[in-house]
Amino acid sequence: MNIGEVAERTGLPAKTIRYYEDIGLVTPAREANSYRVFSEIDAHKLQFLGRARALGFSIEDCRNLLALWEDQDRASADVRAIAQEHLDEIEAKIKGLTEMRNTLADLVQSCAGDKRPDCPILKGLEGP
Amino acid sequence: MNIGEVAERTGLPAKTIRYYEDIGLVTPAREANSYRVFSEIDAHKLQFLGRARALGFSIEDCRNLLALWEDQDRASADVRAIAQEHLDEIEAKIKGLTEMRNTLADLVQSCAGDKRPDCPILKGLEGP
DNA sequence: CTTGACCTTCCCATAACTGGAACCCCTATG
DNA sequence: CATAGGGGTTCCAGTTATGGGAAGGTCAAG
Repeated sequence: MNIGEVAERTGLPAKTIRYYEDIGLVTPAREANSYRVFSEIDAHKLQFLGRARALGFSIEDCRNLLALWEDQDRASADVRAIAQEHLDEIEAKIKGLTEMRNTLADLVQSCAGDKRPDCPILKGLEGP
Repeated sequence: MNIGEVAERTGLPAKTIRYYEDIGLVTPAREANSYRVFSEIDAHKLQFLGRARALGFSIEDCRNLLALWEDQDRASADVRAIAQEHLDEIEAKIKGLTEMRNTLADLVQSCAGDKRPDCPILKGLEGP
């Protein structure tokens, strides 16, 4: 199938798929007219990539996961290590964002939000 | 004061401060030897920027907040609107990350993590 | 005088795309 | 048959907010 069809099937933009080819994540065949031809396997790989990216795995993580996915002899522990590491990163991000949110929510709460120039948010941003 | 001192005082890397000058967030004076000279006001602005960035405000948000900070006649509502919008963004991010974490935690949990090639994480990534 | 710590500008690189220009290919229609 | 449209192709540049490093000027101390 051509790039448009695989884009629709996987939900990935064509641009992104070309980019994934550029960096070697997929290697579709070519027709005589230089159009890319995607096999079912290519489409499946792209599906996999889309899901993994949606779960926040980096491209490099995806490359590793894809290699493991294609390796019939992989150990599930290898996959789990990548996923666990990523899980830890996500939890750290959530923690940081939650702190941010709390600080910011305090500032917003303390602000009257009226026409007066006095603003506790700006004061809060000046420093502790 | 020179860039090194202001960097130490604000906790921002000198590189970042030069970048902030580049994009017009601060405009330090220059000495005859072309060294930047930062006033107390410049240092205070950078402090403000550092805090706002640490709370995840984008550079453009910072630019707006800085303008409001310098405007004696601003209405606190203007500031609050920016902060509230950013707060909403942060909460959306937290929500998305939390969903990610839950999905991923399920996958990790279901994986034996041993030497067998059978891996539910990869299966989960293939699609629903 | 030299050493070392500063400072300067300039250019390149990151992650993961996205947009746009300029151009080729194929088919359907007036 | 010309053309309009909707594919496709490559390549180049831009995005965010810096970080790295080269090549070189400046300054205070020993």
